[in-house]
Amino acid sequence: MPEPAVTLSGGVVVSSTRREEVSTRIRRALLTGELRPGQRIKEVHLAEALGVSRPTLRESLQQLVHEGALVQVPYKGIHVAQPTAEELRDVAEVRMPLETMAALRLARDPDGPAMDGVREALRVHLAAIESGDALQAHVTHIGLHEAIWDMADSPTLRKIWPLVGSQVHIALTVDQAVRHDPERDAMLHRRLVRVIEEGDEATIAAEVEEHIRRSVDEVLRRLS
Amino acid sequence: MPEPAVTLSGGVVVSSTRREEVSTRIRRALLTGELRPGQRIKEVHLAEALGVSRPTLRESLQQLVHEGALVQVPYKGIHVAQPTAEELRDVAEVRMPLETMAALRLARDPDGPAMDGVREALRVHLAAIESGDALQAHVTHIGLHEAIWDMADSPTLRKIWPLVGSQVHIALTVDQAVRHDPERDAMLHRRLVRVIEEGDEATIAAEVEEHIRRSVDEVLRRLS
DNA sequence: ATGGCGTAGATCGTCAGTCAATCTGCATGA
DNA sequence: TCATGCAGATTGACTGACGATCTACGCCAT
Repeated sequence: MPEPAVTLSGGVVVSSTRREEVSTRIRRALLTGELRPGQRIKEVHLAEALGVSRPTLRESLQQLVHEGALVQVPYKGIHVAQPTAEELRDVAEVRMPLETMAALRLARDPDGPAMDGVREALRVHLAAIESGDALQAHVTHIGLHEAIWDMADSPTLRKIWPLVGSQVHIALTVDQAVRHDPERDAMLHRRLVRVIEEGDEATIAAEVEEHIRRSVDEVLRRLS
Repeated sequence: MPEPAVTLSGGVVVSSTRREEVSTRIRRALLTGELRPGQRIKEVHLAEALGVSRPTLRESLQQLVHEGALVQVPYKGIHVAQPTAEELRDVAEVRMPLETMAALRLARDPDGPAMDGVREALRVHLAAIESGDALQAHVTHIGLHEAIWDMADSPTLRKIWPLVGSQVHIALTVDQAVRHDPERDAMLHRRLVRVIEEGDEATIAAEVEEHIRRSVDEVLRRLS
């Protein structure tokens, strides 16, 4: 009789294995800021908090380490990643061609279920902005970009997303607290989706690149 | 008193943790064909063969599963990945812009240590071809492409490489047995490196894309 | 007083043994 | 013949423990 699943933050997760469940909960904790960049993670502590054994927790952590969300130094411990400005630029550079590819794939069927998924993610994000909940806006912002990668229906892009997404998320976490211009954020993402819908390849590529460049530039400015 | 490290294939691996050691050994076993596409992996068996406990082995497997080299189905088991034609095409599509990016970065300093590394990898590959050892030629072929990704000095590309490289490797494993034209293989890779050295961006992009396209096409033809 | 060094505590890495959950294959009966 | 159910095999997960390694504190020599 498993007791009801309880996350670090109180939500519920369904998954066929505990390991996946734990990974999901930790990812969520990262998203909500319950685990902050640079924060040290102690195995026994976290295992207890999550109600799993250390071996199981370690399998989960292994996965997140591999995604780059966590950093592991043998015998020293695990801490939440804290990318340098250089690393953020690097991620952005790789992200551009891939997110462009995803957008171009989506544009091939602007009325299909894939774009519906993206539009839905946009709608949710706009609603979150509207509500004034900065945390929710952050989560749905990542969610929109994830949807673009996910709905492009490429297994390889799906596997790469966590590597990129975790860094994007951490980068934006810094930004989140001082989130200054929700209107502009809403406008930019509406435009991004509209450009994809319209389907002109060159315009899409330019828009995606510009979107990413602008985003990383803002974060880097705030970091310095 | 740890006894001397013995791989599945008899080599020696140095690493600060057993987990990394085991991951490396399994990767090597995949490269050498000791573990073949589709093959089932039994935990107790493999743990015993590698001389580690099940939890430690499971942490290693977790990592390889995440890289896509292995596939895990809850309660059914783990087997070596066996990508479909569709998946191979998908990997190739993602691989193109990234390997192009890596090549372009290398081209910025054609006389630097990075390109030295690539040239060295090419030299090793050519030697392997010369020697007539098909297995070694396969390993060094992957090694050359890995060098291109690695020497580009992008942490993000380095993190993505295993995801792509494992699929490339598996795809070429199919090919390996019937490796038919070593001369052509040598010529193509010599040319690839030369084009990077010469540094014309458009030519590099075209050459890398052509190289990848040709490679995946050949594999797919042989698959059908 | 200050700086290098060694020891103690904390934490991680790893192991062995055990039990529960789930899948697979075979035998059984309608 | 086909569905059903049981038994063996394998994975998923836990407990408890021990050695390996890092970190911090206190001690000693200068």
